[in-house]
Amino acid sequence: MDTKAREPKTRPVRLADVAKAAGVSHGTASNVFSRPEIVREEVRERVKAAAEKLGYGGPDPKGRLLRAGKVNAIGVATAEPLSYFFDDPFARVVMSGISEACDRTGAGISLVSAANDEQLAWNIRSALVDGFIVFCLEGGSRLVELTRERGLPFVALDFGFDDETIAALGVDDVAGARLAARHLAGLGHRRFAILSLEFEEGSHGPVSVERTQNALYSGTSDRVAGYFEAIAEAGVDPTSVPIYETLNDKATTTAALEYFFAAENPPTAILAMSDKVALIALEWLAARGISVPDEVSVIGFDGVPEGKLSEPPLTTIAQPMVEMGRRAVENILAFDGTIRRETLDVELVVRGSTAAPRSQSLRPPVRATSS
Amino acid sequence: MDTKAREPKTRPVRLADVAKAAGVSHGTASNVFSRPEIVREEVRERVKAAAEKLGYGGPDPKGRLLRAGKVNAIGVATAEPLSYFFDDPFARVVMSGISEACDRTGAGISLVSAANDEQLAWNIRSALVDGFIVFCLEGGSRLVELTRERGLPFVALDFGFDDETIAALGVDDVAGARLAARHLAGLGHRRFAILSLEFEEGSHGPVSVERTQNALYSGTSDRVAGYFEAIAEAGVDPTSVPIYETLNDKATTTAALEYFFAAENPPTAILAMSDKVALIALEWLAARGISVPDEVSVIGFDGVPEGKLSEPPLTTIAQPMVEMGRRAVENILAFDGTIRRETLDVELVVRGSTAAPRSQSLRPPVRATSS
DNA sequence: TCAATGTTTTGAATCGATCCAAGTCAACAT
DNA sequence: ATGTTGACTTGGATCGATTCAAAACATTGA
Repeated sequence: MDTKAREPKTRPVRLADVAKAAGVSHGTASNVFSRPEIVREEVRERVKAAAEKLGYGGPDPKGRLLRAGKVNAIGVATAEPLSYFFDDPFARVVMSGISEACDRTGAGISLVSAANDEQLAWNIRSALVDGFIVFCLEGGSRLVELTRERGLPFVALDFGFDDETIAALGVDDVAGARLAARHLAGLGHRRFAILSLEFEEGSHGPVSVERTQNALYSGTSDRVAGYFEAIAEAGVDPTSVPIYETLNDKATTTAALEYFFAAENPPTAILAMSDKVALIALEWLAARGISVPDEVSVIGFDGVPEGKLSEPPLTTIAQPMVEMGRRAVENILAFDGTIRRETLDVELVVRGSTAAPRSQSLRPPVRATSS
Repeated sequence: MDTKAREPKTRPVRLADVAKAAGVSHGTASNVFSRPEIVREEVRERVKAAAEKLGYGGPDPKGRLLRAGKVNAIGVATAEPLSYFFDDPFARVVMSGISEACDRTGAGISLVSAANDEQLAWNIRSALVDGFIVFCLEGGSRLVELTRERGLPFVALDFGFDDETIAALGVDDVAGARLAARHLAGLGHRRFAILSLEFEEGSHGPVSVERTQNALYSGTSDRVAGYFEAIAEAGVDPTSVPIYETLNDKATTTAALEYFFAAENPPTAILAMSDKVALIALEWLAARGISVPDEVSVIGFDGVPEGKLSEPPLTTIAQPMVEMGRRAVENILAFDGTIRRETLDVELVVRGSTAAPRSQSLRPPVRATSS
């Protein structure tokens, strides 16, 4: 239980010590470790022996770093707690993509986050990385600002900022939302409800149409716009569609559903802006004995793996999460001073949570109306 | 698409440049950023203004690092690809614990891994961290060796090495396995089969009792020992229990099950050394139409979250994964030169995959035999 | 034997900060 | 006018390596 408790304090064996012990200059000693082939064998062995004897474990990266300038690691930052990276389904899949790209290029990953704001600032400022990938959720703008100050290449993931000077990587939210609503409309639905994400930091509850125009993150506004477009196409007045702002959590989503289903004409189709919210909705509906997709259809947004396992499996708009991670890494490693804003395509994944509304099968089809 | 493409090459604004521009020494400039309170306000403002003008984003951590010596990040290493941290259930839960502890202390996390062996060595050697937590799976001994060479504090997680000079954090495998087998024996089972992990790197197939004695990782041997102990207690000859070495994957586990169930007296109780293997077994049994727990009971080892969701939910020996992660971080941050080897307690979690064997309910109970 | 050539090794400069002992300066007391 | 004190500032040393031009040495050919 107490091995090697020698060496009163630190273990300050430097390359210089080894060099002295071996009777060579530090230049040569350095070469022994980083470019052994240019050192004469005899000398090489002598230095290695000296290193061995002194217990020198190879060049300290701290020193090398300063000289080389490159850390060979990319930072992934978020304002959520660190465990977000391992718990959140969306983050996990994106991280897989990031991992893959880093593995391929031999770069490491540094996770940066913090409990409080001050810590965050410090952590971002002092992270030893060559660039940042920023997960923009709540507090995103502050995080981006902090990151930008570092002056390192970085890309903001997922949520859109309109600022053109920020490199970003996201999906076409308008197109994705349109796809979702069209799918439902195509099945014959006419009574929609929207489970939205935040328009303002921390706010929740029913939302007026006006407020949807400029959300904190443009992605949220864009999704509303996409939904509306397709809803209008289907001949329904978008302003009649109830929208409820959730915090992407259980409590506010439950409140939203209670709000929707307390109405006179409850929706037959629910458009959720995240799979998480959609899955909560599925649970709530099951608990209420409302059958999905027979009585109500639900479509999510994101395409997290959990959606495959739900009962029924969730129809959703899948973001190319792995691809996003991969691209983000590539953008950073290949950064050339150019700000890139890439938009990736989303895909409609039809699973079991959407179907034609029951009314359809009871009454005669009303196809004609839908033009 | 092409903002700020100025500045032909790098952006080498150093603290010294700011100092010069502001007409103060670099010492003072440094103080402005790290201990602003000791600098006269007028000077402070002047320096800040100069920094602003030059586009200096605060002290570069690279420089600070070398001086300070502390990186304020702990490394988590594995020989698996990086995505292991985000995909593997066991790793993910442990990482949650690590995250929590790091969040609390403000430390960052650096993930270290690599596709090939050479890369791994390089990555471990050059990771900028204050210490390592090592996930010892395959190639564990090599990984530990590499890590040890760095001369930084580290703790090996999960799989036991007998080497007392290595700090390790694990569970009492003997006790856990005993608990598992006793549970099954207590339910009345007498025909067991063991789904084992590797005894040697990469080997698989039926295993003789002798070979179980000294596995690559002592944890594997210990689990066999624990199983045997409880099996013997139940009056069954342990040497008659079939053991099949799997690679903790689907192919070899399936082979194992086919082997077990091709026997004349197939087992009624399966002892799996990992939940992963146990879950694969559950699937295989369901596909074969063998009812769990009516015809066969299955018990896992680990306690991954997925076990709760399987059909039926998996009875298992739960390791305190979150606690392991937390402790590992604490051990590293509080490292004082003492090698600690901690053993945490496991817990039997009874869920739906184990029950009394069917023979019990058909024939008269044979309790008397069990002494 | 000398020049030319090729191979190793040396040692100073550098990377970007922090630390600290010594120095400056103004204000106040004697 | 001188001494004391306290508040800032300064500049050199340091952290641990890498790099590179120049020096040292070895080898070869004439």
